Amino acid sequence: MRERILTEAARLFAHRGYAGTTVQAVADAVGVSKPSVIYWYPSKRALRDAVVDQMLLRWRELLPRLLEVAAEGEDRLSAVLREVIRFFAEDPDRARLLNRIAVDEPEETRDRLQGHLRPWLALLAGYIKEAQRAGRARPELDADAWVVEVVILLVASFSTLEVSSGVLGGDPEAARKRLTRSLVHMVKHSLYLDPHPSPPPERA
Amino acid sequence: MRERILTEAARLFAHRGYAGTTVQAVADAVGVSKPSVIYWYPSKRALRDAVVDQMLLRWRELLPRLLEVAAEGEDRLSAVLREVIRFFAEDPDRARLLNRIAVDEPEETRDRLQGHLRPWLALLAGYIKEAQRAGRARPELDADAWVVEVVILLVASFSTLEVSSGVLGGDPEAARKRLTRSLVHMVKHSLYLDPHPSPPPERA
DNA sequence: CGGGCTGCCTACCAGATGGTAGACACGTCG
DNA sequence: CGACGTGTCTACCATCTGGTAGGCAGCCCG
Repeated sequence: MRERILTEAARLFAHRGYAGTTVQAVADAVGVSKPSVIYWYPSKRALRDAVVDQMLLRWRELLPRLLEVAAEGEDRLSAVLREVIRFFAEDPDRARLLNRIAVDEPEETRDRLQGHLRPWLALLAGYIKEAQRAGRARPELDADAWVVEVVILLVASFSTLEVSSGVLGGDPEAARKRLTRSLVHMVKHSLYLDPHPSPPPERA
Repeated sequence: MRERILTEAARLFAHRGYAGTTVQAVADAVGVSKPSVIYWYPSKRALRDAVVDQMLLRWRELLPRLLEVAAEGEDRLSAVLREVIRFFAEDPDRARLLNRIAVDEPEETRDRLQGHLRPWLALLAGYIKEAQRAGRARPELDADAWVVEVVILLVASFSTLEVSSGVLGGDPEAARKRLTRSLVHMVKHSLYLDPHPSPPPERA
């Protein structure tokens, strides 16, 4: 029950925001009465915190896999990027939630993300600097700032998928693919020097 | 008075969202009573619509200048990018508002943005395709999808400036500059082929 | 002067909101 | 069986919400 409430609350908070979601709405979504929700989570705020915690927990669960893929091949950054894209694509509500807490409560988000993201930013930035020394990555790149911008792009892309694919037009599924491909394109080509053009040319 | 209400409402909606902002809060911010707000804007929803309209109007005002800078030099896209960045940097609440309406009301936003953005996306995509034919832009680039991703990146970057500059650490003002520079870096290097590296190399 | 319009106010309202109290059903265990 | 803990419910509450009614000051214009 706790879990079902958490799931529905996550969906609602992601789509309508914290202030835009009533406890009653969560209860209805679960098919239960309002006091039952409050029985499991003593307040709306506590429920929100649990939702955010769960999302960050899912993120933490991803980290070992990231370390794994980062350890293997030559193209560490691409592998990491693929996994992170999978993380958000698998459930875009994660991106929506992140986007929402970032704009709703910037200070809390800043502090929490520093804890959750800092080591990872440092690690990735390290890879980048290494690639820069090896002459594979663009030398003038500000590694730390670039990683932050990439995270922003990822979160924002997936949290506005409906809108952007709609604006792009055509079949929504196809539009999503084009957008994701462009996202990857932006990330890779802003990071690597040209000698490594792996993606096959496609009609624009 | 109408204007003062609109200004404060824009600020509050941008920072706390529509559902998270009460009419009373707007009234307090202006230093006036709640019914006075409702006198000028018959409902909260009407106020929101006016705020959004005003933001899109500001955007429309920017367009002639964009056409102007796009008409002149060789590097049209960079000039346009610079102006759009200025637009959001000058008042990040515009980006915040855009971000919010995109996640709060995706369908409305999709429709409105199609009206407001479509011609511009087409124009920019046209420039890009031209640059692709001239061999300056990456040939495999999906011009339309790329432009959409760039818009997403711009809006998201400026709507989460506090968080991202905080995560990056150091002097906030300096962090902002680094982020903006990285943003420009991402856009340019994902668009243009390398033979045209105009920006001076900087330490990363 | 005096009527009316404008723009702001206080007082108020119905409904929704987060949250509480307490009853009740049900399974468990002595 | 009967006490008890658990989890859900209905009924309720104080507060807040968007919005309305109506009064009133000031200004314009005859």
